[in-house]
Amino acid sequence: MPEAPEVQNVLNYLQEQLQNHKITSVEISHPKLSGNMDYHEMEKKLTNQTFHKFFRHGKYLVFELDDLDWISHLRMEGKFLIEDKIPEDPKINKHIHAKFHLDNGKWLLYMDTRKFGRMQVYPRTEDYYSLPAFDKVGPDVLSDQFSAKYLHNKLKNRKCAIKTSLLNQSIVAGIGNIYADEILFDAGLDPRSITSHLDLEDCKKIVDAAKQILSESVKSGGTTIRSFEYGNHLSGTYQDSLKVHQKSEEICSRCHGTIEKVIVNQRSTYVCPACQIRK
DNA sequence: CCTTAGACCTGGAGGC
DNA sequence: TGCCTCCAGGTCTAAG
Repeated sequence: MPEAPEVQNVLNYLQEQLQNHKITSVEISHPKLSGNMDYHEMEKKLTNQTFHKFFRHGKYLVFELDDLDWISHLRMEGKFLIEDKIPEDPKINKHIHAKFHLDNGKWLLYMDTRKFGRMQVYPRTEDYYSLPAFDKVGPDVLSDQFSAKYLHNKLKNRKCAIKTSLLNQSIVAGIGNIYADEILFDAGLDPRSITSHLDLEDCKKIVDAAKQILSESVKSGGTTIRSFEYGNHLSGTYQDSLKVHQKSEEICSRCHGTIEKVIVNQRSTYVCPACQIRK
């Protein structure tokens, strides 16, 4: 489901609800949910652990517990809900794959229609970025490490489309299909441009656009499309600020050209060919 | 090392 | 109503 801004809003909500609360029991019902150990072992490890700190890295959530780091990736449709009671509606219930009972009597529920999401648990470390889960994950899009110089260096030898590079989490972590289109529109670059053709100036435009758009979206509560919500009725309004994504055949807000839908990297991609330069 | 096609899953929307 | 195809905020992998 979510990209960095939506994950950040999920994190903020969970921190507010869970900080200093203890997990009293755990039941995982989808064996594949636990990525780095048997799911019964993960149930055992998380039981009686208390939530202390909350971090986001790219699209990953990191929960620092007593002596564990718990990493969660929501992929396409993962959601955390906090409820007084477990929902009885079978249409909802069948997609709940983990239940965490809390010391305040509430339930933290993990729901995921498509079952793509994964969780990992590691012994706690002071530098969570050194965890194996982040071996192939680059700097966060909103961190100072993600600079024009850094990006240009990463891009100079690649010949795939620039959009494919922005979706590559080992280059920069946190950008997904919606914001990649919006960032490239703002930077005035066609998503199909050959990555290595971009110069340092282009990279500066991309980095500036990425930081500006994503931080604006964090403030707006993220993007909520196709009636997705990402928590307990958690939704954002950044969809009202989108300039190209899902706007094929509409008039470009910058040049009055027509926005087109094309396929890049097997993903739907929206572009104004009139004002986004193809390099 | 880089790139790309296919796999992993389910449900909603639209065509017939 | 039923069946079919396509589509979806993501990432692994296998193979070239």
